[in-house]
Amino acid sequence: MKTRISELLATGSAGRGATITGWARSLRSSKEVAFIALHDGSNPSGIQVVAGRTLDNFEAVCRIGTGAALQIDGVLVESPATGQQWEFAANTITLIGKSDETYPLQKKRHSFEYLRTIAHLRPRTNTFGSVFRLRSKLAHAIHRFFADKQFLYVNTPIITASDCEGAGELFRVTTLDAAAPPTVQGQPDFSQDFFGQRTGLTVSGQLEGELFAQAFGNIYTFGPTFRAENSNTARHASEFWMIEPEMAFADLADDADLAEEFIKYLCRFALEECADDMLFFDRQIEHGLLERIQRVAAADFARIDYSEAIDRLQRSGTTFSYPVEWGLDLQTEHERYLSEQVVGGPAFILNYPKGIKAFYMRQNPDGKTVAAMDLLVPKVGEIIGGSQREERLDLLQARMLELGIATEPLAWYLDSRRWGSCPHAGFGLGFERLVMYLSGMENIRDVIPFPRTPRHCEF
RNA sequence: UCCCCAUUAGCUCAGUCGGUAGAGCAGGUGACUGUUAAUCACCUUGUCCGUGGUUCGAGUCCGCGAUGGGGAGCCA
Repeated sequence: MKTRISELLATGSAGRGATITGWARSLRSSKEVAFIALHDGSNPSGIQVVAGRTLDNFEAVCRIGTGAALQIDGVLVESPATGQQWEFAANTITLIGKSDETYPLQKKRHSFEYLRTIAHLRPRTNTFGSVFRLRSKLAHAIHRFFADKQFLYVNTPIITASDCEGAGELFRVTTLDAAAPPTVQGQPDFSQDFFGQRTGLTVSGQLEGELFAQAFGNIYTFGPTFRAENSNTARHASEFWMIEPEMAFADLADDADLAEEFIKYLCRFALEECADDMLFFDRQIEHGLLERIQRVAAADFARIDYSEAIDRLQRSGTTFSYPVEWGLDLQTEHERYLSEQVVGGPAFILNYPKGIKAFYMRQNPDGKTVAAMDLLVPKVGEIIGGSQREERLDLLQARMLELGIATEPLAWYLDSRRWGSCPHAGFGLGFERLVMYLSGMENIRDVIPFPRTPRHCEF
C-alpha cells in the first residue's frame, strides 16, 4: 500500500513505516550516506530520503539520475539536520524507471520560456507543481462556491452554430474536404457539412446559460472556451476555461455583488486551503503576494461608473497615449491607472456607452449606456466581464436590427424574452486569469497545462 | 496584426575596434559520516538561428526570413 508524501507528513509520527513512490529531484551522495529529494506531486517540498551504506544497492542508488522513478520502503524519522522536520529512512529502494544525463530538467533554475518548450516535463518542477495543484483546487472551490449557493451547474455546448455572439472569432468545425469543398455560387456549401450548417467552437456559453437561468434561477457554466483571435499577449490563449454564472431576477448590482463575493471567496480559499503552495509563490514568484491577496479578501471593491471614470481620467493630469473621451473604450493604460492609481485594488467599471458593448446588454434609461460591468484588477487587468441582459423583447429586437444582427439564427434566444421574460444578469471569469492573479504568475501560458496560442498546438 | 528587443555549449549568459569563441550552472570521474540547487579537485561540450550581401577576413556590419520575449489592439 503506497502512501502519498503529503499524507505521510500530515499524519505521520516518528517510526511510522510506509511505502512511497515518486521521482528524484536531486541526489547528494557521500561515502556513507546519500540524500534523495523525492517528489510525488502531492506537496511543494517533497521529502528527503536518506539512504545508508547498509542498503544492498547503495552503489547503484548513488548513480540514480535526476528524474528517476523510485519506490521506497522505509520509516519516517525526525530529521537530525536543519532544513526539514521529517525525513524518510530507506530500507529498500527500487528503481522503477531510470533517467540518464539527457533528462532536460537540470538541478537548477530554468527560465519559463525554456520550460514552455518542454511542457510535457515541466509539471515535474517546483513552480509548475504549485501552479497545477492550485489550479486543481481552485476548480473544486468554484464548484463548491456555487453548489453552496444552490446554483445549477450546466454544461453548455462546445460546438455551436451561433457566430454572432460578438465575443470573438470562431474556430471553424467542419468535416468538409478543405482542399475541395462542395460549393454553391463559388462559396463552400455548408448545407452539405456534418451539421448541415456552418459550425464552430464556442466562444461563450452565455446565451445557452441564459436559457437555463430562466428555468433554474441561478446557474453557472465552467468549461473550455475557444477564440480564434490572433492575440499575442501574456493574457490571451486560444483555448481557455471560463466560468459564467447567470442569475434570473437579478440586476447589475446583484451581478457585481456576486462577482465580488466570488473573488473574495477564492482568495480566502487559496490562502487557507493552498497555504503551502501560496507560500511558495510568495517566496519564489511574487514577493508580497500573500499580503496582496489578504488585502483583496478583506477589501470593499470599488464601483465606478464609466462616466465617472472618464471624468477622473480627464482630471488626473496624466498624459495618456490614447484619447480619453466619453464614448470611447477604455484602453489598458486607462484601466491600469484606474485600478492601480485611483483605487489601488479591484474596481468595477459600470454602465458603459452602448456603442462599445454587445447587443444583448440591457439599455439604461438614459438611452446612452448599457448595464455592463468590467472588473479590473492590478497586474492582470480585466478579469471579469459581465452585464445585465436586455430582457425586453422589443428593445432587444430593435438593437439587433440596429447592429445588423440576423434574428432568425437566434430565434430561440429571442423566445426566452417572449414567454416569462425576467430581468437577469451574469458574468464571465477567465479561469487562467484567476490562477494568474492568485499565484503571481505573469504569463497565461504558464498557468494552463498545454497552452494553445497562435502557431502553437504542441503536446 | 502593429511597434520594440533578443537568438552564441544541455541551461543562463559574456564576447571590446570586424581578425575562426568564453564563464557560471548542468553533466562525467574521483574525494568526503548529514547533505539541502551540497562541497572540493579534474574533465567533456559549439551548424555563434537560417539565408543572401559588404569585406582580404563576419559571432560582430547591412538586407530578408524564422523563432522567442516585452508592449499595443481584441478580450476572459
